Amino acid sequence: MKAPASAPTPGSVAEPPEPRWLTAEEQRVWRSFMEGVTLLDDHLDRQLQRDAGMPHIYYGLLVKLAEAPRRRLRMTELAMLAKITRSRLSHAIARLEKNGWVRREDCPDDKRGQFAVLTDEGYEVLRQTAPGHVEAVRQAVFDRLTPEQQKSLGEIMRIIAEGLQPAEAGADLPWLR
Amino acid sequence: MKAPASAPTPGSVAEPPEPRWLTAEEQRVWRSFMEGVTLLDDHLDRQLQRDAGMPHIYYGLLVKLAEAPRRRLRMTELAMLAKITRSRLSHAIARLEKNGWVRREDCPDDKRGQFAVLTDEGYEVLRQTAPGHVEAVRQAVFDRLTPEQQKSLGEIMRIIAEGLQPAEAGADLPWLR
DNA sequence: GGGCCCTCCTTGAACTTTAAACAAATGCCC
DNA sequence: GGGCATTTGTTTAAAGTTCAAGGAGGGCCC
Repeated sequence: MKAPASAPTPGSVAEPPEPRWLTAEEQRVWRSFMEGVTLLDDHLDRQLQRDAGMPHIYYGLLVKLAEAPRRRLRMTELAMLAKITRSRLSHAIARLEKNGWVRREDCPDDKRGQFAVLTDEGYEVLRQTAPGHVEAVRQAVFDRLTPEQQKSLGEIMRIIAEGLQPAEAGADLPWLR
Repeated sequence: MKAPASAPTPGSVAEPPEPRWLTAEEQRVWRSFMEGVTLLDDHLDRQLQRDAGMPHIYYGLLVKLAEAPRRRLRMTELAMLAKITRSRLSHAIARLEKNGWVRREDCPDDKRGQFAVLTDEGYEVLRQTAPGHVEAVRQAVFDRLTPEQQKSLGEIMRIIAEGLQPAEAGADLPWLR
């Protein structure tokens, strides 16, 4: 993988700077990261698909709703909390609604708005499947890491997440931070 | 389908053990992890979709092929390296083949086998887009972490990945480890 | 009030992923 | 060699995601 000579020679168009390639060690880190994430995500997706009949991200949506006051959230707020696009959320909620786990409600204050509301049935699914899911997460992650590593992982991922947070996201919604 | 009660308590059916819930701190770690991963994955997917016309995982496949001897790998080996199912790989290679970036070749030793081969055109795409991608990875991850954090991240993710590696995977293919 | 831009959310089409089923070739045991 | 399980890779359909477009309401300026 050879890059063009960087030579900012006189009389020539500006060359792109030499790429900052990853060192061998950085590549190893990056590779481990991608592999770990891929395997973990697949693993949890399969676990939840099997035990709860939905993918991991859908489960996360139910969790957010369960934690919210009156078990409901505006679509946009839920999308921001879950770090997904509104479009994706729309489709997801449509599916969860078909399952009877979530219901939509109009927002009285804003006729454009919609609430996603966790149904009793949805809550029940969560109650029954949460133990299995926590256990899966523990076995895959927490049981394998020292307390220092857990702390470190939290800090690292928080830094990465912050750097990618759409700049304005939550600027006026500080409680989402 | 109830398992025979092992009745730890007299006269009653066995109770499931109390779930090992995550502590508040563990929850914070886990949440940061999921958010970071979601944001990062979306970010890189968008970057590569924009600049290279393919999702992140497809790009990763081309990279693996570029690194392999004669720029080719058996489908199963590539699937294992990339940590994806053979089915998914089949679809992905079909798409990359349509782009002219990969070509299939029969395996002379095993008539069931197929090689995925990186074409010159595919190599060229990689050459042109690699700098932008490395830069994206650097900005999102490495530029934000101290050397200690980078090292730590590598160790942690390696541990997680190892724990999820399908038990037999690579047992007879030690070079995949 | 009228005009204009922005936000909220949905939609449909194209694409990707998953899960299950399958054909063909191989390896193994006898 | 004959059977039989396994491996290899693909295929189909259903499910999920992305992208671009769009309807409808709100906010604001004049």
